[in-house]
Amino acid sequence: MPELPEVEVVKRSLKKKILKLIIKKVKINDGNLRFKLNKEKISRLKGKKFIRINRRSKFLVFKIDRDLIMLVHLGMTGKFFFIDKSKKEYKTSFYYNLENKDHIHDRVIFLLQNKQKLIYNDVRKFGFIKFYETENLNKIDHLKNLGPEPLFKKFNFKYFKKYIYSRNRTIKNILMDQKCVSGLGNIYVNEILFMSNIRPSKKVKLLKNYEIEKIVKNTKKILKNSIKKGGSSIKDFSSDDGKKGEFQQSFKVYGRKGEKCSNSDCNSNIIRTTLSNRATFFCKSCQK
DNA sequence: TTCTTTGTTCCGGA
DNA sequence: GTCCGGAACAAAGA
Repeated sequence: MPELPEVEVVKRSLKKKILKLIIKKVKINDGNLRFKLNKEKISRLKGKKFIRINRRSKFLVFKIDRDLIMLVHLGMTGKFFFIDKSKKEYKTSFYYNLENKDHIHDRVIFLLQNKQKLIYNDVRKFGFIKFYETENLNKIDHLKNLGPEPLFKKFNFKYFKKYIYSRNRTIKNILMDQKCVSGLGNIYVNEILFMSNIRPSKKVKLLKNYEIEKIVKNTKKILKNSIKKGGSSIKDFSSDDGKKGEFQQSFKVYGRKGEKCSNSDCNSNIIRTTLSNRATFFCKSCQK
C-alpha cells in the first residue's frame, strides 16, 4: 500500500526521469479507474511537458506546462514504470512484489519523446488520474480540506493538542483523520502507536502531554526513516531484472498477528483487532 | 463464494 | 448543527 513515504519516493524518482520530456501521445488501455479517465482532457497533454512534480499528502501533483495540473492518487496498487531509450525499465514504486514482466495491468501509457514511456499500472484500479485547470491547490477538491503535512513544522505538539482537545475519539482514529494530519494510513499509524507505547483504542482525552509529544516525534521519525530507506532502495531498481534491491518494509507490528513482540524484554504476542473498520495490531504489554 | 485491502463518503444515532 | 462510528463502495485476487 503506497502511503506517504512511498509516494514521496515515487515523486523523487519520477522527478529524475520525466521532467521536461515532451508528451507525444497518451494511450489508454483501461480508463475505468476509481474515477473514469477524462479522455478529452488527457488528449490535451499532447505536445506538452511535465514541468514540476509535487506531493501533497498521498497525492502526486504534476504541473504540465502553465495551465494544467494532473492529480494522481495511487490507491492501493497504483505504480509507475519508466522505460527509457535503451528499454531499461525503472520501477518507481517499491514495496510490491509484482513481477516486472506483468504488464497486463498497465492502464495508461504516456508516450514521451525519444521513445521513452511512462506507464501507470494499477492492479485493483483504486487509484485515479484527474485534471485541473488551476494553479491554486486550494481549489482542488481532493486537497482543499487536508490538514498539515506530518513532516512540516505546522504539525507539532501545540497544534496536535489543540486539535484533539475536546474530542471524544480514539488516537488511531484521529491519526487517520486527514483533516487532522494528512497522509498517514493504516500501516504507519499502527507503527507510530507501537513505537509510542500507546494502545490504538486509547481515547485522546486520556493522553498525557508527554504521550502527545511522543506521537508527534515518532510520526516524523518513522516517516523520515521510511523515506530514507525507500530512497536508497530505489536506485537498485535500475538494474535489468528490476528485482534486485527490492526494499522489504520492516514493520514492527503491522501484519504480525500472533508473532512475538519485537521489544526484547517483552514476551507477549501481537494482537490483531478491528478499529474504525481497519485491521489494528498492537502489543497489550507494551501499549497502554 | 467469501474475505481482504484502502480512502472517502454517506447515514443514523447521540 | 455537530460529532462519531459503522457501513458501503470501488476491483481483483486468494
